[in-house]
Amino acid sequence: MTKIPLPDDICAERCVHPESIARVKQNMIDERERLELAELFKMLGDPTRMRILEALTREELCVCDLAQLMDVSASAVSHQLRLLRAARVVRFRKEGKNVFYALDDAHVARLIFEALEHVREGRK
Amino acid sequence: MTKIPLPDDICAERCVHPESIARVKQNMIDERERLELAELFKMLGDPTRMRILEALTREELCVCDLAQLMDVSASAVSHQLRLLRAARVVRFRKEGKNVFYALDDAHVARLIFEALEHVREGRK
DNA sequence: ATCATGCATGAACATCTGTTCATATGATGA
DNA sequence: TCATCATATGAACAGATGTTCATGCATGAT
Repeated sequence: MTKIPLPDDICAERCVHPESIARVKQNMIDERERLELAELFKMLGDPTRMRILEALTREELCVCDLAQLMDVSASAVSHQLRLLRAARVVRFRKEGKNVFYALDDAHVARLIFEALEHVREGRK
Repeated sequence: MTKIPLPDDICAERCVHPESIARVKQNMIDERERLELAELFKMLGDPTRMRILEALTREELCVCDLAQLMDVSASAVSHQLRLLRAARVVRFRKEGKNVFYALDDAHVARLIFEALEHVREGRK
């Protein structure tokens, strides 16, 4: 609401609510963490990966299972799992020729459920 | 573990854990909801948008404030807000020449906090 | 009415993303 | 050892994505 005089060279740009800006600016998390946050969400933001993760909320599965369950190539699944691994969204366990994947921790499952609630509430 | 005979034409492909696949398949959410889920997460999966949303967890802000706070063009912010609006991640309120944006509901804020916890726990 | 301001939008562009195909690795069993 | 299977990885390609620049469209002040 307040109009800024803007004569001082402190604030070169016109700004509409400088108090709000100052308040928010103080509480911003650091760049590094924000990038990790965005990266995490980006990994959840693809339909193929979401199918994988949704399946993994149920139980541990190997690449082969996932590929068949989703009716896509094992290669495609493996590529996506590599990304999910790198972002620490899933973890894996080798057993013989198989590699079993699972969600990294409870946070990931909770993220999915929380988001699902949001989506479902929106349908009104 | 179980090896499949695979002679019957029921299961043309080789599958490693058919019981798991069957179990998981039954509980899959429908395609439509999954796409919405992925879309929601995708919106959170960009650093610029994450900055916007993080700021909005603190308080309602107008486009102009956001642009200055983040040191990017108002146009860029507006484009992103359009996406966030379309995905019902934020809502807006007009007041004179200003348009104030806020997180759509508590779910969105909770998603961000939950993800932040995951990210922070990972640093060990 | 005219002008400046806050915001929205369209086009254009470079970059990033996800898939496919081909090939490689590593473990198992004959 | 050799063949086979589960998975991983690299290259290459089409399509998606985010920014910038230019422009349009309201609102409010003069």
